[in-house]
Amino acid sequence: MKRSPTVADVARLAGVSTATVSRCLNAPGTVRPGARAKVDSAIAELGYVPDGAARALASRRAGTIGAVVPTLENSIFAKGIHSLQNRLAAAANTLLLASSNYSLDQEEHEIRTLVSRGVDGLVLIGTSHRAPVYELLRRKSIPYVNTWTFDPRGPHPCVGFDNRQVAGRIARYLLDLGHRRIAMISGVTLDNDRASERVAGVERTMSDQGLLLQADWLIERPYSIVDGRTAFHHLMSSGPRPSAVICGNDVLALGAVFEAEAMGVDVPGDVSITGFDDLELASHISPSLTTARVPVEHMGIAAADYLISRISGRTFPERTELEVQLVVRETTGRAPDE
Amino acid sequence: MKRSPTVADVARLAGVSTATVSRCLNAPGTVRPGARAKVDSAIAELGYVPDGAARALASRRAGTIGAVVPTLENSIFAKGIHSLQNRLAAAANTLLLASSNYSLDQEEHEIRTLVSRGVDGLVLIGTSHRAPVYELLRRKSIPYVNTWTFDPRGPHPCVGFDNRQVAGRIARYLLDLGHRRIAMISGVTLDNDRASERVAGVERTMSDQGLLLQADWLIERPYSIVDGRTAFHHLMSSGPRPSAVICGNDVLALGAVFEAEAMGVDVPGDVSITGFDDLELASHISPSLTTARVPVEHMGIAAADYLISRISGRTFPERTELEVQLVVRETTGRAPDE
DNA sequence: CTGTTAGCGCCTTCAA
DNA sequence: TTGAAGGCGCTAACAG
Repeated sequence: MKRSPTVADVARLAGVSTATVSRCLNAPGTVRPGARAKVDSAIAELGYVPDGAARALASRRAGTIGAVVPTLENSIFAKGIHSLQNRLAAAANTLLLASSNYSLDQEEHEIRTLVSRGVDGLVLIGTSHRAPVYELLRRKSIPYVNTWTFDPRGPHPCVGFDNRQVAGRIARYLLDLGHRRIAMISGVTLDNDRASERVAGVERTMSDQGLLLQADWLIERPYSIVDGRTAFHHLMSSGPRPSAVICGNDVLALGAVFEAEAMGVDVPGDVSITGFDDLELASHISPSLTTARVPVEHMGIAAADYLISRISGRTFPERTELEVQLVVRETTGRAPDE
Repeated sequence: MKRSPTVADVARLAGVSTATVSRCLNAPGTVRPGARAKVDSAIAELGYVPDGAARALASRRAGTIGAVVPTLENSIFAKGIHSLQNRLAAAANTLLLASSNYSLDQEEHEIRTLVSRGVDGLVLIGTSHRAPVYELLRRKSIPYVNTWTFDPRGPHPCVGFDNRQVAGRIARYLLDLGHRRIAMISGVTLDNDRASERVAGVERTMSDQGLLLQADWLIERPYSIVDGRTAFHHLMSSGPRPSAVICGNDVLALGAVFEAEAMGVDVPGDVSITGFDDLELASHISPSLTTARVPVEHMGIAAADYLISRISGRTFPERTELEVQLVVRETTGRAPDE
């Protein structure tokens, strides 16, 4: 196993000092073209690749940004990550990705790992993070940004939208269609601010109309198709049926729509169903899904821009609110007459 | 911005040398319990977090594994990555993830970035990688493994299955159902060995029966639902219709099934449709999708085990073949009588 | 079991 | 514009 070439090897071959080689790599403009050419060809000849660890150690900048998402298996996160990564790559930053499986414990662990790997910044999802995490980031002065959330009064930088308000809009839309018997299949709200805010938004909007989201019509389930199916099945087979079911995200809603089909329940004739996210699939299933379009691409871009700005000492708004659009498709309709 | 504590700070506070602190971190067993306790409490008191860059530089091990996938938006890759990550984490390795958008150029770029970030090993997808990439990995002695492929005679370590053979089995299954007019919606085969092997498998199996996969019944499209739809639409609306459509993966197949529904084409009465991957969704759509179940979890585990073994100097089979199961569901049936 | 002492490969003042 | 030289924080011999 031969030793990889180092700056010293390149310098020797090019007949310059290691400092000049380093400058060619990091600030080519400050090196005379002739010298630069010699260095470049030496690099090519040796197949030199800079050592990131040494570079990070000496410069105190790793050129990596970390992100911790709840899961990669929901493609809505994958999409956001994709956009984040593209924007970061444009600024010569690499993305370090980890997932927490919706567990704060695991999230803390992943964040500690990322921090010790030396990330220059961190993208998180939601606002519910362990206090020690925030403390660690503060102590190490590592910029971070919470996404999928917008909290104008919170202490943390964020890029996203107001989950409560958007969920409220969905509820209001159904109320306007005449629905009164509204149920909700929520994601697990424990340690999940997005999920609990969405429930709160629905409850608030309903109570403004003097309506109550009954306890047995509020079902909490992990975000999976199967769980959406079983929850929907339960709602439709025990006691009086709701005329509308609000789902915490599109995955649950997909499950609900599939189960309706399997049960022979007509959507939206018998029951309206709504999602949250707007997956690509939402527009293709039949009936196509009414949902809220989360601006994941924008969110990725804005999060990247925030961190890049902070890292390079530039200023950037601490809080960015993104617009969420209600996409009305075929799973919703007027409430059936009583 | 206060300086982060270093081993020296911990050593001072604990009244030991930096070497002992280092040992507590890396080989606790070799330190006397008393000393270890003092070091541990010093670490806690200072909130010390090891510097990964320095560690990597000094030990020549970064504790990170890189992976480059074509896309994160197809959840089948996300699932595999998830399994890979879990296995790696169990061995105290972090995953560095990048995506190539099905472009070898971009893949090469991402791999170079990962290598310069100092990954200890690399997980790739398929066998089609640029020669300079293989050359770089060889020169730097970085272990790597190709996944989603099994090539017993190739020069590269691999974990996966024989795409050609599995596609052949799908074709044979349709032939056995009496289908003769078989079309295929393939992924883009350029630079994609999985896609082209699958086409080859179908062609081979058909030609063994004296049948030909006609050029106008072989459509290449990017892996997306919309492309699956348009391709299927085209197949069903120009000239004689096929009685079966083999899709290069589940995403394309989903598109085909959705479009069939939209066009009023009965599946499998008028036409049978098959996928490849077995996404969670495949079993939930209606009719549910006949497909080949790619063992992504096993693949992630085996890939992790291979790299971990290689990195720690242990031996591990260079080639692992995984079983792929044909999952027969509702989108396939006997060929209609002519 | 523990301390001393060199580096790991690169960047970054500081002078020239 | 360039070179010399001292670390960055940690690990890994090597003594003790």
